[in-house]
Amino acid sequence: MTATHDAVRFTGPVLDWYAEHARDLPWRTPDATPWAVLVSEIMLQQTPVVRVLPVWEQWMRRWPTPAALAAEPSGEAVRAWGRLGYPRRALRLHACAVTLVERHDGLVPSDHDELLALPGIGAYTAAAVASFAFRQRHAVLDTNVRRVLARLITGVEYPPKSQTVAEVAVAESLLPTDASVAARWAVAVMELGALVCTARSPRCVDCPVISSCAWQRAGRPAYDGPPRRGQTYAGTDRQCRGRLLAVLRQAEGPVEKPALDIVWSDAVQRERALDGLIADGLIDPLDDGRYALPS
DNA sequence: TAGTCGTGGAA
DNA sequence: TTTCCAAGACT
Repeated sequence: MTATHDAVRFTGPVLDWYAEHARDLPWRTPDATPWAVLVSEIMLQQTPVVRVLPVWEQWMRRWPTPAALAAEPSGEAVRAWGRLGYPRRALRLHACAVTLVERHDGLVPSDHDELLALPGIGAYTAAAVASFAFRQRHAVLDTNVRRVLARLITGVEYPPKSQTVAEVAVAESLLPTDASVAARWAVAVMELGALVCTARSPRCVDCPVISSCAWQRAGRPAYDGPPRRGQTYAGTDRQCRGRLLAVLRQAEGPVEKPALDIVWSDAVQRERALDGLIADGLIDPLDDGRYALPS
């Protein structure tokens, strides 16, 4: 079975499926700017679409260009981030806007390597922006695509814990030759993973490539590897950080220390978390002893 | 490279 | 109720 043969079996049906079932997301409209696409990709990292939508709408209305965001304090970005989670992304997105203004004439570059060099943009997001915003030919490997390919090609329920060179090779072997078609394939196979080939209970009955699926052919064997996660959240530094930063987000201006102390009882852990937030640049300790979002 | 970093909804 | 996990990046 050659890669080329796989490609023609998978890409056609998935592209047809996407044409009919794609969600109507605002960052996919023809008039979506590269900046709009970039903002969406940062927000969507580890975050469900439904939660991103309202924040993205507000964000783009307020900061329609990198220059608009770069002109404001980073704390405003952190505040507007709301409860999306992983607020360091807001900081990096602001830093990204500053870099775009200072070194890219306020524009999102189309070059993959230049994208990769920007704050908050890693392998996935660089490929995604180059593909979705500039219609280039890149292997766009996110958690959805990795899962789809694991099932379709490898015949296992879930991909490895961390991305392998083999996965990249498979993804690249499936890329259509034409850049515009490849870009459409990238978003289509991702959408298939998000809507049909889901992690929990895949809707194989609705799958356009079920007849070519190695996992299906093998009888849909259950994942037998080591536990893929073990992140208890309650009582962690992460939860503590979230509580502390929420106080600052909701406050009009700087807050006194007791306002922070009240949201977490363990003083040792609370101070450690606060120090971490300050080190990350998410909170500014003021000279008068109060705390504020960064300026 | 393994750990860290939020949040909330669905199973 | 607990567990899982949702378009990762960074160190």
